[in-house]
Amino acid sequence: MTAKMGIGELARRTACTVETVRYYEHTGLMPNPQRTAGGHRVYGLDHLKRLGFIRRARELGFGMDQIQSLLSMMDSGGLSCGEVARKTEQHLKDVRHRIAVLKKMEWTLSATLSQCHQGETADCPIIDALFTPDGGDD
Amino acid sequence: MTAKMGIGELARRTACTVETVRYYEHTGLMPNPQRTAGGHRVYGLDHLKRLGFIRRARELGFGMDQIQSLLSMMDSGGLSCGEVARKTEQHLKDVRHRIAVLKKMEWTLSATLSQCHQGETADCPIIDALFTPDGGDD
DNA sequence: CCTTGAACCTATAGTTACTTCAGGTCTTAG
DNA sequence: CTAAGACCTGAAGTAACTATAGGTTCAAGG
Repeated sequence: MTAKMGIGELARRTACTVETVRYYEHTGLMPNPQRTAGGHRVYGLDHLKRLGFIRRARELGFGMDQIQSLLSMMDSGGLSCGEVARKTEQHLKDVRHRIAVLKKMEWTLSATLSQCHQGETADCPIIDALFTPDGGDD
Repeated sequence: MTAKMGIGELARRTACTVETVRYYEHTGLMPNPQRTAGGHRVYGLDHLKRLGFIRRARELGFGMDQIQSLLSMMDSGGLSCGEVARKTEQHLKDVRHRIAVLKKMEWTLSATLSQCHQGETADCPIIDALFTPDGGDD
């Protein structure tokens, strides 16, 4: 059966570590599970789904606070699609901003690299670039 | 004159906070500066240049350990341009990888959003997507 | 029943690159 | 001389985990 499982199996089936599962419990993202007489955690399919949700949201770059608020909405039953969409839109904006910053980095790094003869001299255009304030007219 | 300054001016001229300057000193990126009789830090132009280097490298996404190794090379005088170029290339690869991951996020987020009618129903395609394992044929 | 080894437990510290805080000291202009 | 503002130290907090130490439980085999 796939109904009841320990933390190890849960972790394997969601591709995360047992430490991460315990961490999510600690932070409140995951509920306190049942325990065996000896204190081992016991999980069911609902936990599997919830953890799957968390992992996929994390992969999409949602922060734990954002995930927490999505989960709270779902837990309270008062789930409005519009609200979820607004959070997603905001997150998409963040992601796009991060892409823009990284692209600027990429451009600068590759432009600098292309100027480099990679010799053994001390005259390095990369170092020069890092030592030179941009613009110069501030 | 611009020759001697306190930590506040140094921070202002490198667009970072005084706390960050002290932090860099703590971690060894910045050297221990001279002090006034009362214990206040005193900086010169060399510090200004070094901190400028650090900040620009950070803006390009270099980690503090990478910056540390660039600075050590420079400090020891044995600066080989080829080595700097290799570090930069490696870093550029990291940056490109991060861009690729974020672009995939962006694509998924915007595709999901476009399916959303943003109504007040409980039937939300975003939530559905997050609850559904990808592929399905794992 | 007993042993053994894997899986599990808790609690704490470490990671990155800082920021924030508490509670005091120094400097300088008036 | 005083008061504001810049500065000082050391410790704790942030995000999202990871790692470590040292002990307990579980399940299978003998």
